[in-house]
Amino acid sequence: MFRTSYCGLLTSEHVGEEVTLSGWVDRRRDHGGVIFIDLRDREGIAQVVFDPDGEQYFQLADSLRSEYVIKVTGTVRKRSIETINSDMRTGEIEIYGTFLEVYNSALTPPFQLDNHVSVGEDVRLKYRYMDLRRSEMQKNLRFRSEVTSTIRNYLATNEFLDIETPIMTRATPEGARDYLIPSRTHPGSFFAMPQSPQLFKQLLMISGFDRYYQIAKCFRDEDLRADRQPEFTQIDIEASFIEEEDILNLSEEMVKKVFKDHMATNLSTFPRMTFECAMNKYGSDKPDLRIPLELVDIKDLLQDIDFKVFSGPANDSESRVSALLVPGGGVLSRKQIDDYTKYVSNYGAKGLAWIKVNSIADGIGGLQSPIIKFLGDEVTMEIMARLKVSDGDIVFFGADKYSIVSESLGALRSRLGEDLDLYTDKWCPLWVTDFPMFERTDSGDLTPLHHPFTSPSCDFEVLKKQPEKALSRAYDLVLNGVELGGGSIRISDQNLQSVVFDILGINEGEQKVKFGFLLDALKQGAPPHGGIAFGLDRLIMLLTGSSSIRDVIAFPKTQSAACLLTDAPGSVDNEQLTDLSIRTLHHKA
RNA sequence: GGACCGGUAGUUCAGCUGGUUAGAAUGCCGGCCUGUCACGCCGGAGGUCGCGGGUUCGAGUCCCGUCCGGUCCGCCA
Repeated sequence: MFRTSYCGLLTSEHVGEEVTLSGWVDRRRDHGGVIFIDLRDREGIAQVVFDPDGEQYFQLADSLRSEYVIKVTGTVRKRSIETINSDMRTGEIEIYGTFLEVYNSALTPPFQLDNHVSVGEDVRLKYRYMDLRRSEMQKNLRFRSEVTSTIRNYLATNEFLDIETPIMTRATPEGARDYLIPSRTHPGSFFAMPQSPQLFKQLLMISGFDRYYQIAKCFRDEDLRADRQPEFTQIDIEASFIEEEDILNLSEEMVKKVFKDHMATNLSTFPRMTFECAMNKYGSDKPDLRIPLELVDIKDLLQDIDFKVFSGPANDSESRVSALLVPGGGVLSRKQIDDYTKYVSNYGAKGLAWIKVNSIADGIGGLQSPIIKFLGDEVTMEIMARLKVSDGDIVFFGADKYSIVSESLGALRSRLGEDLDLYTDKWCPLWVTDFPMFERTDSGDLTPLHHPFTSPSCDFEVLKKQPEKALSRAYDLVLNGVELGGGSIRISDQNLQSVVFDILGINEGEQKVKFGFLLDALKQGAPPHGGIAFGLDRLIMLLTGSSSIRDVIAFPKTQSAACLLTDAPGSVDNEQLTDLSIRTLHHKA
């Protein structure tokens, strides 16, 4: 027998029982006459004691080292009061060892497994199986499993069917870059791995399954971030004969249930905000509402001012001028302001103007700023009045193209929130609605803000004549400034779908080749339908307080999309390439 | 594609303006220790300073290139 109990589950109720435990040596404390072994398994740690009365097992215990895999049999006994360890879940008891077997020795670990030492990402990933032994990673992955289970139960209870969709599918070059799989049986042709099950779930609606969900792996060959991996997991949901309200309610209840069951938190009704409002007030389509700062537009006060004051471009209709009031921000040093100036330059801002409020009662003399002399006293005081400044505040300004001001001040707002710890709440969910259908790229083309299967909320005429003005029936769920999920009511009309493709510059021939199967299907009795998808990794990251989704994924990739553990991607034999009709051979050594 | 930070002992880091034999903590190995729990005490081993080139009498340190890890911008329908 390997075990009668998990180490971490032993309590004073087991006192007097003989137990058998199997696990890893977490730590050995050899006191000469008595040896303590902290034995670790999935559920936690228990202290095993060996003393010389145990004869040969005492000798063996002396030879144990970190991470040896052993079996111990012994009697659970209560610790004397002065030796109780209240920091340990099993700290009231210990096991007096009467038998010891070593299943396997272990090399000295490549790094210490305690949480006291931070270890470099590369070392952790190379020895991921060791990293995963750490209690933090054990906790994260277990938590992920439990949340996933709650979500599956919730969706099953609401009559959603879990249906799998293909991993080997067709390339959809419109969206993210695809990971491709060469076909052996069709030389020169490729499968692609799905960026999401989007089209398949729509087809399932056309097939009449009515309610579908899947916890689906998705693949995108794009550059990585702390919250972006090339393969990631999506909670994918789609339903028929529903509208926005149904999806929003269902999703909101699901997230609330997760918070209730796993975070002991009752979230109240999620606020909603239009895309336009979010951009105007927060400079972001995923605002972090924990931060009580808002952008205030002041362009109307500056009609006669040359925007060079702010290092911005011309004062025209495309431009935006906004102020960000930071209560108590007067404490920021010149160096910190310089840092922020550099920070907003990442987002295209050419400078960062500011005014410190030393004593507003003293009027213009109570202000400190390099830009007042350009603004003029009167305009400056008008701005101060609109912002309702107080002593000790600082105001930052942005003046540039609408997108640059929004993005740079939006990013600055988040950064200040973090740096100055301005958070007013722990959890701030938000629905963002009424997204535009399209946006213009730098090259002047229209591209979908969401995806090309999103239903417009405007009528046909507006869509055709003023596509840039068209809004969509899309929605995003944002939590603490992180985009957690997004979805839409889809286009279920073949003609409308064709029009949207037209607007996107996909001509009839291309439509047929790339999306013919969808257009065909839409002609065969497509129900009104829509759905949503949540980033499971991001959700778990937020709930566990992790700073990267790597910490909630068992075997993640590095920023250059490599696996340091398996050394993937790697080269392959010529024979394999020949099978796939691939002749290019630029092998890395 | 771009910006920035980092790479020195198994691990985490220090190493100033270029100057003797590159240090600390921890881990590891050995010894001692019967109540510790990040045990303690004594001793020891452990280094291609990421790699390549350059400057210099002399480079961990300066310069160029390159690789790797990370954060961000672009990108991610």
